[in-house]
Amino acid sequence: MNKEKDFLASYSIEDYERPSLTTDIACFRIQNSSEENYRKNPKTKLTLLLIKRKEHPFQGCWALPGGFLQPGETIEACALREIEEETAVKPVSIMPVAVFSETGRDPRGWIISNAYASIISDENISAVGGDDAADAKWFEVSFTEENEHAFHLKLTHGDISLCATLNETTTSFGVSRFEVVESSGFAFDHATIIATTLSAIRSRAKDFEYLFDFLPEKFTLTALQKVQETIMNIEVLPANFRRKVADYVEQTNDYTAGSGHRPAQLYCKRKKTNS
Amino acid sequence: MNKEKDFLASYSIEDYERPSLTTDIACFRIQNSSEENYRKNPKTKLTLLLIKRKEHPFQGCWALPGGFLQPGETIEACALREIEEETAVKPVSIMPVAVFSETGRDPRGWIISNAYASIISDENISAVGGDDAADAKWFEVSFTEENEHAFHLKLTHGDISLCATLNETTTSFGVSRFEVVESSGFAFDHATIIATTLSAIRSRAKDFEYLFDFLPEKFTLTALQKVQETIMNIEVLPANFRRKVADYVEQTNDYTAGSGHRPAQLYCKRKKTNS
DNA sequence: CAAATAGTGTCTCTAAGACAATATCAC
DNA sequence: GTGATATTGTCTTAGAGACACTATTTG
Repeated sequence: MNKEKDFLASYSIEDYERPSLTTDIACFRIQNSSEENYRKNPKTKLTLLLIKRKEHPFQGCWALPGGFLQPGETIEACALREIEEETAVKPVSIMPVAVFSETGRDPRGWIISNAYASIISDENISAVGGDDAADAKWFEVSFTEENEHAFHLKLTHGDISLCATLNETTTSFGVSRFEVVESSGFAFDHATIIATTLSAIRSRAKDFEYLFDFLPEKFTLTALQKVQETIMNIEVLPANFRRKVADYVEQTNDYTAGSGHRPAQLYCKRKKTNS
Repeated sequence: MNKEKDFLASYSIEDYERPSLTTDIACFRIQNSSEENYRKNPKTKLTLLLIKRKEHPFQGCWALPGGFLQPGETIEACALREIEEETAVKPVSIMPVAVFSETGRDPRGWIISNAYASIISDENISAVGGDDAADAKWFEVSFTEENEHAFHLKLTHGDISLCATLNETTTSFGVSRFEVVESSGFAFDHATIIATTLSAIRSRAKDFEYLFDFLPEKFTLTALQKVQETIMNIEVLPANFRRKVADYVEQTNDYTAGSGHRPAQLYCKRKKTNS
């Protein structure tokens, strides 16, 4: 037993080259557009939180919030800390997407990024802070397959527009990987990371379990439906959607009010799946 | 533009503390048991490849193959290199599962592990090398839910038996995380990593796309079915299984032979999903 | 009442499960 | 022929999609 102690005492981790580790968080938001008619439910659009880089490298470019892992914290804690520090947004939960470790992806050196995705809805963003950070903006997301394996990513916020053309290289285990054909305005390989996270959340938003992780505790079934529709870019009939989620949710005694139409009952995630 | 160059020239990555990065690979095998009756198809069992540690720490304990990331290689390349170096097994593909970054998980210091899972079937293992590595052994896997969130992991190879009791702490996005209640014989936190990879492959083996990634190019539908059944620990009727996979596979002109019963047609993965 | 969304009922069609029946090989 | 698996066909049932209909609120 002492031999192991001796070994550890003489072991020097500095003898080996080590990379730096960062997290990058693609935080998507189901954003309500303001509606002209007071009694209509707002239209929703998918937006992504980016920050304008104040420092080199890629000064002035737009990047995903994120930063270096600090000693004593887990990767997940680092991701949550960084997004809150940089944007004042506090996601309910984050989903691991992929690790980006290609050499040359960061001009500063050997830096490996753990990419996470998150989705928050307008219902809870007001409670946790919104556009407080000076250079953090929500960009409207458009990500479409132009033709076989060729995708176009467009992020817009007012006059600012970021574009990228990407090729889908591999799809393994539900997550596609991309390579940039051309891009403008993105820092590092963040166009690739954004495309990958979009692919990941789209392939997983079919599963209700995943959707709940991004919603506040109580929600209307219509809100839940909008989240899925906005992410997947599809439309489903409310009657069928309700039937499908019925086993995953539980009624609460609360209702919405003052919406100019029939109030909606609030639901919460069912604790145990009834078998 | 020169300002960025200047910045990079003065930037020293050594100013920040960095972790060491490793990969650990849980390589599962659909192993054919030898069958008494020559014309019966072999029974299959799920086994996991472990190596006995020759060095400190955890000398003599059983560990997942894996090792340190080297400069210039991606995490995936590192995982593939390590498993081949240590066990002479060459998986067709590997699936990222999770990153383990809890402090104290490795007594040598700040070491973060990227866990990967792979599945290979006996049909192609003979072609790529088997039990060549001296201390690499295939352990029969038993992983069962004893009661609510309490799991028991048992790995056996002949007289050797490794056990662990684990609690399921969180399930986010289809992958459960576990904490060890008690364990014996495992190096590091590898009992946790093994439980997590098992949970991940089980939740994903429902999707045929994922299964193909682990099979040789040509396979019988029965072999494909056995893979799913062995991983998921279920049984399905051949007739129904065939109908379900029909859209995912293409016939080839090859057949099995010499099996003591009707030959089976070989299939390959369909290149494009027909819509 | 009108406009809007919330929520229910029911019809159809497709996919999944159960099971019977046929095909083909090695001995 | 016998014993084994491969492969196909069909009946039944559960679930997804379409759509009509009722309920409830605010102005």
